[in-house]
Amino acid sequence: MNEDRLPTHLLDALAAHGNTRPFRANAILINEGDASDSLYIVVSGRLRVYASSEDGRDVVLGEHGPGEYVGELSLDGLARSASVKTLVDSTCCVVSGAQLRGFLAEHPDFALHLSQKLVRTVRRLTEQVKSLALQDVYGRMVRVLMELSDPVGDERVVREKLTQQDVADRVGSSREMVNRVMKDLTSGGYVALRDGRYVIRRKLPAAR
Amino acid sequence: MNEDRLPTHLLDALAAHGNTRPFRANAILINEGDASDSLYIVVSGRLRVYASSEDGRDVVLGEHGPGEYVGELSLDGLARSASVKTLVDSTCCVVSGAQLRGFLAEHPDFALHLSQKLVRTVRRLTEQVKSLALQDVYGRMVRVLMELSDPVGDERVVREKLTQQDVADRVGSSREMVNRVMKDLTSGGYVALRDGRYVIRRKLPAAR
DNA sequence: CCGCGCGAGTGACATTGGTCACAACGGCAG
DNA sequence: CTGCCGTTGTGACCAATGTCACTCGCGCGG
Repeated sequence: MNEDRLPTHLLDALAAHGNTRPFRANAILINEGDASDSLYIVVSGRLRVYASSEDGRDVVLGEHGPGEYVGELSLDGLARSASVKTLVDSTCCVVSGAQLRGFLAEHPDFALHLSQKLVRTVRRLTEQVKSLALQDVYGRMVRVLMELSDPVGDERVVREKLTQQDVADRVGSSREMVNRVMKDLTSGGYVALRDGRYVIRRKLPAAR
Repeated sequence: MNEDRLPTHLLDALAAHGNTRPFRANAILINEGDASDSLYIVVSGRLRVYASSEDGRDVVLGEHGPGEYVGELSLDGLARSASVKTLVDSTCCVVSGAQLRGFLAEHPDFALHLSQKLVRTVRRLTEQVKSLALQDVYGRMVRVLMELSDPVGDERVVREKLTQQDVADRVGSSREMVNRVMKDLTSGGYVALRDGRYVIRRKLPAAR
């Protein structure tokens, strides 16, 4: 179901080339601008990919769980385009750039998986750009809620527990603004908070 | 210098699989949401990749000239994530999805070129998301002006002739706003308009 | 049980940026 | 030359969003 997850045989083979070790929650694995070139495979835990502005605001570009990997852009040798940190205690397998290139040469099916992952990433980022450039905060929040939720019965349940700040960082807005929109959505009966998770109870209106 | 350009040998080989034909200016080659799967190689002319909102506003995601190609995301079989149109009379070689897959299987070096192009696209989109989410219109305009210009002497010259509306569509803002910021930049001596092209005369301040 | 700290809720207010309505230019076709 | 038309320049006004400053509630560690 999650296509970004590496199939087991590739995961095992690639993991054999790197070394697996634990990281504590909120550890920074990759820093935007750095010249490092390791790939990180998530064995357990969860990673957040994000970018920061000088004044400390963040945008979340994606999150990844077990079986997925991050850091593949370093293949072109340029600086890191985003930062990555652990959200919870995690263990990752770290594969150096050199090891990665070697592995890639020997495993054409990994190359295939990689380019498919890149295609999905391009699609996702394109949606994010579209959303940021063309929609208001309300529209962007609707998009994020849909993207992060799965259908359960005739409702949709958001996969993760999200704080309003988390949502704000995803839609490029402020926590207060998220709060106001969320209030509209809950008082309108569209969204409810069920044991920490947001639940979408009926089709969200395209605009307020 | 332009890495998205296909090396001649690949270009010729791939073009042999498709059929080359002319398009008039403003012809729409790809429509966001469609299920088409052709790849378009630019032989001459210029293409713009963009996304639209229901109410007719656009964001520009990229532009491509001779030797470059667009439409490669269709490889995953999903709907088009963006639209593409010609900016001027152009001729393109159209390669069907089936032909593309065939070619890809036989030319591992094309697969390599393709995934490098995808990596660059991800980097560019990441920058665009970062900019849209974290900077104001002024900051985004500075970024776009830098991205679209090349150093010439101790100045930088913007490659294309841009209307203010073009800039607005790139930074996700309005024409009037672009006009106001541009006025600041020119009256501050930072930017000048030299025979239709913008010229950056000294380092643009990070913020207004 | 108490206190702390984080997340959520809210109102007042400041700013940014979008919209509208024109005027002024400049080039090009007739 | 004369009109159009697309682009630019601008001011007025307004809506959306950010910022600030608190309050409230809850859960957890001590």
